Amino acid sequence: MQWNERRRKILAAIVDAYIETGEPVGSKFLTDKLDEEVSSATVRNEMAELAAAGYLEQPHTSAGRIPTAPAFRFYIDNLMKQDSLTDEDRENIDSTLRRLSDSPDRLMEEASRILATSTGYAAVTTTPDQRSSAIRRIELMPISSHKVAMLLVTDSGVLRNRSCRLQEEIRLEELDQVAQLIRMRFLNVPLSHVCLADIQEVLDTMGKAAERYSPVLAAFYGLVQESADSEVLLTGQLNLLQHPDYAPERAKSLLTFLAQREQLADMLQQSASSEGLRILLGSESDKQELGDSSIITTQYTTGGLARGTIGLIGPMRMDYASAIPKVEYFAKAVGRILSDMLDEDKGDEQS
Amino acid sequence: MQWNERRRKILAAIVDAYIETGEPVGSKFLTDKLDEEVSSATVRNEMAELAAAGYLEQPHTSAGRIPTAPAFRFYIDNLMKQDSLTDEDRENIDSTLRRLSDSPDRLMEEASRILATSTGYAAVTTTPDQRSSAIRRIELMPISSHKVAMLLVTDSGVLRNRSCRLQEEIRLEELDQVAQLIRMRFLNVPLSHVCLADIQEVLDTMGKAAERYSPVLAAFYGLVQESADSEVLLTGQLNLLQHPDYAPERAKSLLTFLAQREQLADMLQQSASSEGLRILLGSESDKQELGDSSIITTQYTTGGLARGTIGLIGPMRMDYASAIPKVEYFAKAVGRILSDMLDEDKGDEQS
DNA sequence: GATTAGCACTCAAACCTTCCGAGTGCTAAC
DNA sequence: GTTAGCACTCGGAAGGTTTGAGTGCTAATC
Repeated sequence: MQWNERRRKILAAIVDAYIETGEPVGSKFLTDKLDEEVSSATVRNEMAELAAAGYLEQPHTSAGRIPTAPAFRFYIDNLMKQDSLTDEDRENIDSTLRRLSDSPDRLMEEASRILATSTGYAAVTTTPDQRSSAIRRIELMPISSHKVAMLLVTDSGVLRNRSCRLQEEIRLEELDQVAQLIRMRFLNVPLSHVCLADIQEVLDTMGKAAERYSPVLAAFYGLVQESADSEVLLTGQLNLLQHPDYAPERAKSLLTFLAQREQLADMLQQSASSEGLRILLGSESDKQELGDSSIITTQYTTGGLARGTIGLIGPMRMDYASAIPKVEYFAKAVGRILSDMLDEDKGDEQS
Repeated sequence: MQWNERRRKILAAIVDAYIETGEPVGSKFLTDKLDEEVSSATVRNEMAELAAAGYLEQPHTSAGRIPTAPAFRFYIDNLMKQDSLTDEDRENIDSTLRRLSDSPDRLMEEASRILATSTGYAAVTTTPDQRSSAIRRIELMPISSHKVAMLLVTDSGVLRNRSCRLQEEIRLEELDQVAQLIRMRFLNVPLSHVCLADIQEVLDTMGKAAERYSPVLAAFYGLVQESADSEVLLTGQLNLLQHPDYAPERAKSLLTFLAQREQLADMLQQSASSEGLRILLGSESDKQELGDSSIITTQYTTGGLARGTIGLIGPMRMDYASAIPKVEYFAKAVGRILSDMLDEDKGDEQS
């Protein structure tokens, strides 16, 4: 099948209309909609071609046509005209995010929430990937005779704490020594480079105290892992219930699927591999549950390094024209704010 | 209307059947179900009485009867025979919870999750109320030239951290001094007793450094508030979608309602005021959205003090006989485990 | 007085049938 | 290549009928 101008216009009009109404689109409606003056019969002929090429399908003989996944793909890649955000929109997003951005985690949470409510779909974000940030500070403190609190600070300004309990009573000098050993080995080491073998190594150098203080090292390892993992955050799932596309059963299966964070993390992982905006049409993926859904994702970066994902999940007929620019702008804004946070820290760095 | 034995049995049978099937219950079905040999006509007469007294209602003339909220209330208070948990059940719950209980927050999260999946309803919990725990330790550490990390430890073993940023460069001696001042004023003070006036007081004693270090005190105050507030946790909302009682619309409005944590917190607050198990039938409350739902809550306590809430949310016709003992046992188990944690800490207390 | 058999009555839900019209595919003419 | 025209299809709405579960009432029975 050849793509001439008219054919493109017709497909664009069909997809636009279907996105708006969710109803099959008929030839009569299209003749009205198109600027070119053609009869419905001509349109029908074109539609027959498009259908033959797999871009349209009929729910039943006497109904209009519904765009298929390939049609959406073609629409997104070639036909769609993206809305552009007004300066006011940008302003709003910027100031709101900046107001709420006291920590990276908090920032992502808010960004996710706002993106979800402003689009009416569900938003996914991951917190910035911390695997390449280095350990800036490690503190051990006794908080009772057997209990130790640990505080970990990374050079991206993330703080995490954890406590652990020793079998025997803590001796202060020993604890200091342990802290010193851990620092010697791990200070300025990227989180992703901390592995169990290293931990074992440190334990080995500790001699007879090793056994007593192994819970501390276990806690340290746990804390590092926890800090390194980027968390997947999902907000606005309930927005999806608003969309008529999600009949009770579909909604249930989609929500259940989304509730399994590992699955979601997997998918985002895939998306993270490629640069820039990515749109996954559910029916193109192998996940049954994503059937009629679609996922827009993009990366946000802090100072050049790819750092995290931000995206939207909605019905396949979601309003790409307005959703895409929003996702893109949020990614930009979040990246900018995180970079600023980081720069602030960098500027403060002690020499 | 008088309550004789037969009438009670009939109402019990109706509620039982309705809980099981969700369908209106007819006289014929009941005659089969009852051990007493009576004709359907007799049962009908009884049902007419019950209906007149407001315990039953008919969806339409030619249908069976549905128990009303007062009927459920009466059933719960007088008719129901609670299931009892097997030793195996208890064993399972105990060991699973104990295995996962490294912190109070984590424990409550897991308890909530397990309660939800084991009942098929949604579970709500609050983390233990920390308002009466005292501040055991406050640490301030510089993490860059302008940034301070703060760690707060309470005597119930909760750790929280936060960082803040100063306008000017940190001077170590000053920071130590600030830490000392905060400790002097707030160490061993219950979280609920820390108020803005106290903070102001400390600032006043700081003289010219006050302005520079006010972010630290603000962070401290924020951290105390954050630690004091018990968090509301909701799990298994999606379980509710399984229940046929929640037709699309109902489900949407209920889930939306539950997503507003403040509302939920409010309701649990109410429940927390009374001792022991409490069952709120949605239609008895003023919240529209709870219409056909029902909430079972109870308190868990750690060492005598009421400390938090654990509960279940489900359709009004939920399986009280099995749900109630579960909620009660979870509350007991959680209380026990938390007490143990606390005792461990207490035993470790440094003199 | 309580219980019961019997029966007329009610009404939602299931099932048909019919009708309508949106939309198609095809053909023949332009 | 385009279009007018027309027969055809088929889902869905509208209306009618049937079915049967379940009731309420009455009169007979215990």
